[in-house]
Amino acid sequence: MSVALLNKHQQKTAAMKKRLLRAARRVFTRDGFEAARIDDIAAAAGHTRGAFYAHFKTKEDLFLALIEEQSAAHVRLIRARLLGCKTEEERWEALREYYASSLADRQWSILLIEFKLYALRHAKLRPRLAEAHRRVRMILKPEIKGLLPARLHSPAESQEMKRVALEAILTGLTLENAFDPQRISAKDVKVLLRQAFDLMQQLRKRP
Amino acid sequence: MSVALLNKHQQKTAAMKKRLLRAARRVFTRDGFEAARIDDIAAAAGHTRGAFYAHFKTKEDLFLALIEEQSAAHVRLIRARLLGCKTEEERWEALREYYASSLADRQWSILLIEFKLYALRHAKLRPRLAEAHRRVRMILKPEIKGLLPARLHSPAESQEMKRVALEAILTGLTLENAFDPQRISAKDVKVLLRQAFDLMQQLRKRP
Amino acid sequence: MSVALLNKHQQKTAAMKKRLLRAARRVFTRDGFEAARIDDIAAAAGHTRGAFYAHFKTKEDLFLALIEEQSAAHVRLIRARLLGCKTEEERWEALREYYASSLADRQWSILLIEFKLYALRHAKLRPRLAEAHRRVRMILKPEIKGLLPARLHSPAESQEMKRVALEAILTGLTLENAFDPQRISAKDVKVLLRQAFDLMQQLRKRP
Amino acid sequence: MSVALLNKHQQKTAAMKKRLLRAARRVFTRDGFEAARIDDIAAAAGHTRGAFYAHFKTKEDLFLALIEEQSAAHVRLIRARLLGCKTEEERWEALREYYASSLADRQWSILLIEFKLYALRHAKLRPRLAEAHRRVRMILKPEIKGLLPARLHSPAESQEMKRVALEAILTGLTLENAFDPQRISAKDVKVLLRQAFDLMQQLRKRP
DNA sequence: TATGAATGAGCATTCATTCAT
DNA sequence: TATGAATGAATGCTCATTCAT
Repeated sequence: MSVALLNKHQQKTAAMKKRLLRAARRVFTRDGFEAARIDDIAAAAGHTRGAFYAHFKTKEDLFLALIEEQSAAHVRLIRARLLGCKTEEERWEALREYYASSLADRQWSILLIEFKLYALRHAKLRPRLAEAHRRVRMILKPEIKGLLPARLHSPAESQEMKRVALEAILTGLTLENAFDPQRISAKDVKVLLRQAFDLMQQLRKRP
Repeated sequence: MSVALLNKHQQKTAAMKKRLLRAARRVFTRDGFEAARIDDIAAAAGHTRGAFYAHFKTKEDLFLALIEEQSAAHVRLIRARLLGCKTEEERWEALREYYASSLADRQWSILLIEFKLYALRHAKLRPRLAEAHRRVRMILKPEIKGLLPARLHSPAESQEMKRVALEAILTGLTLENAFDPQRISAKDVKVLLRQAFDLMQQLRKRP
Repeated sequence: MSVALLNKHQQKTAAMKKRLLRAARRVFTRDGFEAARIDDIAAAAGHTRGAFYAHFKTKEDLFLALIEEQSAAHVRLIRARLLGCKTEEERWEALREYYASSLADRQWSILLIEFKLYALRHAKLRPRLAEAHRRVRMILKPEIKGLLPARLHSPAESQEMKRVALEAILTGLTLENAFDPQRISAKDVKVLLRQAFDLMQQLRKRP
Repeated sequence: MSVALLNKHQQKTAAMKKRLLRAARRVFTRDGFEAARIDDIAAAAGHTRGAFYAHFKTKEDLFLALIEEQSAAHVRLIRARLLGCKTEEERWEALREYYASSLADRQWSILLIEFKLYALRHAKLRPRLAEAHRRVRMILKPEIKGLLPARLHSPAESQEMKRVALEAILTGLTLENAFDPQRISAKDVKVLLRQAFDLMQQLRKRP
C-alpha cells in the first residue's frame, strides 16, 4: 500500500517536473536564459515559484535538466532514424538530415549558444554544462561510429574533430541567420550545411 | 588663436575618447558586455562616470563605437597585408591568415558573439549592429574581390555565401574552443580553419 | 484548517500593509513625495525594500493607497461627527469644524498639494489621482447633502462649486501659512476659514 | 571711450540676461521648476550652459530673478491700470480684474505654487523667496492702500489678511482647475473669484 | 563672457533565492 | 509539495555645478 502511495507521489512529482520543463522550454526560448524569469516559468506551468524550487535548485539547474531532457529526445530521434535505414548511403543522409533538423528549431539553437556564453562567464557552471554536452556525445558516439564503419578510417580523434567542425559551421550559420536573415536566409543555411556534409563525404571517398 | 584653442580641445577630446575605448575593450573582454559596468570602464580610463557620458550616449553606443574602431583597424591590417603580396597564391594565403589571426584574440571574438546575441534580444539595437557589420563588409569587399579575380567565377552572391560560411565556421569553432578547450584546442581550430580554406580553394580550381 | 491558515496569512499581510502605510505617511509628510525614498519607508516599517514591493507596485501606487486610506478615515470621522448632531445648526458647525480640522495636519495637506502638482506633471498619474479624489467626494456627497436640506436650494452643481471654493480657500491658506507663517498664522487661517463658512451661511439665509 | 565700451558691454550683458530670462520663463512654465534643465534654458536662449552660469549662480537664483522681473512687470501693469481709473468704483474693478488676469497665465501661476512648495522643502531657499514676495507686496501696498481709502477702515493688518484670503482662493482655484478642469472650469474660477471680490466689497459697505 | 569636459550625488526597480507556514 | 512574503544584490543614467581654457 505504501508503495502504491509512493508511486502516486512519484507520478505526481514526475508530472509536475515535466510540466515545469515544458514551460521552461517555452519561456527560455522566448526570452533567453537570463531574461527568463522563474515566476514566468512557474506560472506557465500553472504554479508559483515555490513549486519550482521544490523541483529544481536553481535556474541553472533547470536549464541543465532541460538540456538533458532534450538531448535524450534527440538521441531517441537519431536512433530511430538510423534504425530505419538499410544502406550506408541512407544512413549518411539520415545523419545529415539529423544535423539539418536542428535548423528547424532556431530558437532552441540560439538558446544553447547563449547558455554556452553564459557558462563561459560563470566559471562554476562551465564544467557542469561541458559534462552535460559530453554525456550526450558519448551516448551518440556508438550510433555514429557504427553508422559509417567502412568510410571512416581516420582515428577516433580525427572523427571527433570533423564532428566539431560540422557543429561549428551549424552554430555559426544559425547565429548569423538569426542575427541578419538578409545576409543569409534559412534556406541558404540549409544549402551550406548540406554542402559541408557532401564535401566531407567526398573527401572520405578519395584516397 | 581660436583655432589653436579648438585644436587643443579637440586633441584632448580625442585622447579621452581613445582612452575610454581602450579601457572599454579591456573591461568588456574581461567581463562581457552586460556584466561590464560603466563605472569600471570609466575608472579604467582614469576618470568617472560623467566623463564617459560626455563622450558616449549609452553603453551600447560605446560598444558600437568600439566595434567600428576595431573594424577600421582590421581593415587597415588586411589591406596592408594584401599590398605586400605579389602572387595570387600569396594573397590567398594572406586572406587565410587574416581570418586565422582573429583566433589570436579569442576574448574579443567571444565578445562579438555575445553582443550579437544581445542584439538579438534587443530589437532596437539589432539594425544598428547589423549596419555596423555591413559597413565593414562593404569596405572589405573590393579588397577581397580584387584579390581573386581569376579564381572566383561564381556570382557575387555566391561569393558572399562562401564568406559567410568561412566566418560561420570561425565563429562556431571559436566558441567551442573557448567553452571546452579539451574538446577542441586552439591548435585544432587553426588546423580546421586552414583546411576549410584549402578545401574552398580546391573546389574553385576544379571545373 | 486551510481557512485558518489563510486567515493568518491575510492577517499578517494586512498588518504589514498597515505598517507600511503608517511608515509612508510619516516619511512622505516629512520629506515630500519625490524626496521620500522607498528604502526609508520600508526601513521605517521595520523591513526592507523587497517587503515594500511585495505590497505595492510603485511609489505612486503606495501614495494613492495612502490617500484612499486617509480618505476613508476622514469619511468615518465626518460621519461620526454629523451623527452626533441634533440641530441643523450643530451640523453646520460640525461641517465647518471638519474642514477646519484639516488645518491640524498641515504636513498632510501640503503633501496632498504637492502630489497634485506632481500628477499635473505626470500625465499618466493625473486621472488616477483625480479618480481617487472623485471617489471620496462621491461618498461624502450624501452626508453633506442630507445635512443641509432646508438651506441649500441651489442646484447640485452650484453646491459643488461652493464646496470647491471652500476647499480652494483652505488649500491656498494652508499653503501660504506653511510657506510664510509670519504673513499669516495658523490662527489667522482658522479665523479666515470660519469667516468664509459663516459668510456662505449668511448668503444662504437671505432671499 | 572706456565708458562707451563699458556701456556696450553692459548692454550686451543686459541683453543676454533678458534672453536667458525669457528662455527660462518658457522652459520653466513648460516643464516645471525641478524638471527644467539648465541646458534646455541655455539652449533656448541660443547659448550653452556656460553662458548661464556667467549670469546666474544657480537655478534657484535664476528663478528668483525671474520672479522679480515678472513682479516688476505686474507692478507696472497694475499701476498703469489704476492710473486710468477715475472713480473709486473703477479702481475697485481694476483691482479685481488685475487679480483675475493672473488666471490667464495658469502655467505661470502653477509654477509659482510649485516653487513655493519647493522652497518649503529647501529651508535655505524659503527666506529668499519669502523676501522676494514681501518686496512685491511692499511695492504694491501704497497703490492698493491709496486706492480704497474710504472703504477700508480696517487696520492695515486686517487689510493684509483680506488680501491673503483673496490670493489664497485664487491659488486654490487655479490649482484645482489645472488639476481637474472637469470639476471646475476656468470660467467657473473666474466667476468664483469675482463673487469673492464682490462679497468683500459688500461686507465693507455695511457697518 | 562663454565653452564644454568632468564631476558625483542620487534612486526606483527587478528578480533569484530563502524561509516560515 | 506548494505558497507567497521577504530579502537584498545590483546598476545605468541624469543633471546641476565646477573649472580649465
